[in-house]
Amino acid sequence: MENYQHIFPNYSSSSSDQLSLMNMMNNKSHAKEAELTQDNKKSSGFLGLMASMEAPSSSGVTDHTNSIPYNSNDQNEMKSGKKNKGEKRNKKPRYAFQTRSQVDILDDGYRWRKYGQKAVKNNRFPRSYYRCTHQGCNVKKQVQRLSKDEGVVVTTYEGMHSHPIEKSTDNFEHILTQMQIYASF
DNA sequence: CGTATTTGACCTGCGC
DNA sequence: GCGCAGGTCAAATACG
Repeated sequence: MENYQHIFPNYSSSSSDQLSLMNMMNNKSHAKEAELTQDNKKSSGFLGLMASMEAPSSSGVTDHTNSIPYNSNDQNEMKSGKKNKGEKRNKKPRYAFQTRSQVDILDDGYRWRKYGQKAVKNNRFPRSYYRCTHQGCNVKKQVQRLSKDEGVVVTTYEGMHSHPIEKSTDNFEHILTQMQIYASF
């Protein structure tokens, strides 16, 4: 299962991808796809991006400055205690990418450890749960394939990395940087 | 042998 | 209250 590799490399040839990402955030389902897919073979091509960040129900002065919006100590607690009972916590910002890809594993340069897989309703394909293996980094992501058309993979990121990227996967790093910028709105 | 993945069990929120 | 669906844990297993 390692026949994935150049998913993003050829995608990076469009020098204005960061701009495209911005546009997608404001108005997805734009013509960006054409611009990106014109030079892709079948590997990749962004279809859309949706960011859902809800402010925690506390005061308006939330913590979406630049740091990790949801943190980190609940994870430890469930180790010692049990699971964190009834913690809905606040809603963490999540960012969903829709990518046209034949493989589920979209290597964004970080190292992920898979910690779960569940079948989702109305979807023939399972959803995979990954967590960033970096110490202290609680970023999660889940990868899901649409049953509507199996060529589309939805990758949902949760949280932000507070450490440098491990691999230099072209400039997808820049996109993530853009995500962080927009996350601090 | 250390690290990553698999997979069933378990937990929680939500709708009925 | 019950059942379902989604999310996570952790032991077993696979893999380098």
